[in-house]
Amino acid sequence: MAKSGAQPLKQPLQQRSRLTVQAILKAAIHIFDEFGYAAGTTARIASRAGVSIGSLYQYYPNKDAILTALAEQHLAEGLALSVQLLETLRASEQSLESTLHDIVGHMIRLHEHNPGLHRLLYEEGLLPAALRQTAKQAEQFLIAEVGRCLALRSDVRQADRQIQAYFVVHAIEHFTHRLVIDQAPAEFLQRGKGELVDMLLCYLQAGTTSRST
Amino acid sequence: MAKSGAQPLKQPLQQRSRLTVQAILKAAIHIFDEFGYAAGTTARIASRAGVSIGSLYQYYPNKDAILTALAEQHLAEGLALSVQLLETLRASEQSLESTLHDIVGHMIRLHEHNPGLHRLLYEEGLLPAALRQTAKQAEQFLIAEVGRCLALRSDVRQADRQIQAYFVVHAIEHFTHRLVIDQAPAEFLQRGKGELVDMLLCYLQAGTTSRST
DNA sequence: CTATAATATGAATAATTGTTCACATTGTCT
DNA sequence: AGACAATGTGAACAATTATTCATATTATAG
Repeated sequence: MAKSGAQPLKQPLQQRSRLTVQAILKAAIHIFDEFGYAAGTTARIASRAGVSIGSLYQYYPNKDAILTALAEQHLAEGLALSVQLLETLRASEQSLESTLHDIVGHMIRLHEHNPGLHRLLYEEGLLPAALRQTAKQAEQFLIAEVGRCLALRSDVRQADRQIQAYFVVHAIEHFTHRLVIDQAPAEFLQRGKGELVDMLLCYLQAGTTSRST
Repeated sequence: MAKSGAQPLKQPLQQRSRLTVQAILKAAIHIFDEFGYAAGTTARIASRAGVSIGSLYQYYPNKDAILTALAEQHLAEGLALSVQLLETLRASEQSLESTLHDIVGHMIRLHEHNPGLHRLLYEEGLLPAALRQTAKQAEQFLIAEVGRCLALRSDVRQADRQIQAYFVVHAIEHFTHRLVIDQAPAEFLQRGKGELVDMLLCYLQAGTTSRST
């Protein structure tokens, strides 16, 4: 893994080729989502996209580059969403509970399409080191920001902001993924959503408990 | 993926061959841990085990079977540990806090060796469907039992036991993995351990919060 | 000690799949 | 229309790696 060239080799200039690239990416999403990375062959992707295998290699130097492109796309979306959600967390107008509800709702919406692909991107060690590092930096930035937001709110208990934010971010990330991946009935998903909010509320608002080491 | 035959083809009868099988499994643990599944080739495994590739195929019909054997082994260990820990949760002699500390500590210990392999087993979709189902059943059993234990304890707030146990089990599973995988400095791991316990305590003991849907 | 079964070997084979490239088609510009 | 560039094609190629099997070695039994 982790070869190189994340960007399309040849820049598509005409409308025709732009459609081809789009079709390839869209097909790749579905193929990787359904078959995973190893079994999601370039032949299958090209076939589903309705283009020849040669066309695929005209725009992506290798299979990795396709996954990388998808990862970059998802990372950008995630980051944009995070920035937006940070705003709602920073502003203390809404109650913490309803803010958390919003956040959890948005995160679930982000992942409920193509959960298989997202599992790939997050969990399997497939991304090139550079991108993994970028993602990690983005996460650290997010955690730091969340920590700052929490510090500002009067309805959040005093605590070590760094670790508090680490737990909040990871709990949201994990359980939203989990609830989507588990493919539980919609009713369970609803309850799980509420329970996640409750858990976070407890964690953020409860009086500080003892700490033995 | 998900071919068949999880068990060694030929039963090793002599001491010699039993050692060979052991060596293969032990090598496979390290190789998969270090290289992942795709790059963890049978040749590498055999080489590290100090046996020929032919010997490997004498006891395992294919590569999948080796991973499956490791997964079964880990599943059994995990189940045994879970049963043991359920006892400490059921008995109300210890405080909830110190019980959770024990549980978290044991879970971390279970995963701190070969975290790469465990990530494979849990996260990548590599296991045959049958084994995945077994694992899921084991998890559901565990959740049900945890729910029962929580219901018995007077120091745990009233709630929907099913979903409460779901969150507890997954939170423990996820964060212990996370803390190990993130390879954070030992000091962060220590703090994270304590924080996880605190979070669970908040969640299990806080007065019921509102529930909007 | 010999015969027979168990085990070990690793070069050869089979299968899969990523990738290339010589050629065909389509678009654009004058 | 003609010319040149952009794009599309897919059979052929290359590389990797799982798997087999004929043969050699080692253990056990009679």
